[in-house]
Amino acid sequence: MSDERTANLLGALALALTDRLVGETEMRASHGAAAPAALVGIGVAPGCSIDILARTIGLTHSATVRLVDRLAADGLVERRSGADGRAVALYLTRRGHARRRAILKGREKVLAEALSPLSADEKAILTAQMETLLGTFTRGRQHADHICRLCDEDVCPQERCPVECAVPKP
Amino acid sequence: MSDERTANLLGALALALTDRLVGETEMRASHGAAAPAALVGIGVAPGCSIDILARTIGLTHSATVRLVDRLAADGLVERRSGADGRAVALYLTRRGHARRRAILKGREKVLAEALSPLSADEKAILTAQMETLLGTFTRGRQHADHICRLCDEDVCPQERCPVECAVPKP
DNA sequence: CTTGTTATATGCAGTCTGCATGCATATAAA
DNA sequence: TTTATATGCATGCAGACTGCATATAACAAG
Repeated sequence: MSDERTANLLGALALALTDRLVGETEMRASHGAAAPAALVGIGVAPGCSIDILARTIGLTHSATVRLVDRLAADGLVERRSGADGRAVALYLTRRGHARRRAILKGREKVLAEALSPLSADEKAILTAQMETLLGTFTRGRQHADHICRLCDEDVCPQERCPVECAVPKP
Repeated sequence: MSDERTANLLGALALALTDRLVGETEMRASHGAAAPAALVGIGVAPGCSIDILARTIGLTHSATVRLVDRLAADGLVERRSGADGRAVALYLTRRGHARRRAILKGREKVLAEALSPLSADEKAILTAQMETLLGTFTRGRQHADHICRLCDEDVCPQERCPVECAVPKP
């Protein structure tokens, strides 16, 4: 019973926070909620293919093609030819990089504000608990990338990321 | 710096959790992410108007009219005439109630699973922290309803809800 | 009764998405 | 080398959901 209330609060918190994050990031990229994830993702893995990007942002291949079309039209993303003659290599333009930084900064602002009522000690406790929760979440390589699709990798390096570390190594 | 990593983890957790919650609830109602919120909301406030519902689920009035059209076509929601000759009074049908319970149950399952790696003591600590965070989130009456749009009110009564309690009383 | 407000409903257009398909390139087998 | 299969990108098409502008009906006030 008490557990159910805890669950309820977690659900409300996740929803409220995501509402704000989506609003904040979508505002800076337009073209839907997947657009900011695409800009962040291409920034993390420059030269990636549309296929890889599609799996990270959670769209179908064709939807990702259209999204890249729009981002390219906005001058944020560039298609270059990759090593493989089929695959496209995606890169951020200068403006794309700036937009990506703005997205991450906006996200960080929302999250920092949400955490502001906690003391440093409380934040440390919360961090440990979140690491525990996230550690059991990951279903695999692609799922991990999907979960972290809006993360700032500079702040949370892969080797310490509970989501990444939960992926079974081959 | 450590704070930023905490923020990053919170963002990833909120995103991952919301992905699952949206998937779980949307699956049981179709017609988009707002549909489950509508069913839950009408269940909490039977006889409410489309206008009230629109504010709770976060759509425009017209979008809510269409959504109610679709839910009514599915036999989940009923339009009745209210005290005011203009306003419509919305009610769940028998099937609507069942669907609502299924949505809440699915949501609870996802959240309970997410919380399962924590001990009872840890859950108590997390609960207190979430109460603190949610208490500073609310921007007003409508915003509170919006945050709690998928909550199970039976489990988390209004008088103990940190979101509701943060609303300034008139 | 006239005017203004509130609430619902609808025409229209726009955005984003997925499915099915076409086309080019790469890889493996014969 | 030729043939068959797989991979990756792109596009036609249709569908779902949304918002804006607007129309209609009901209430409220003078």
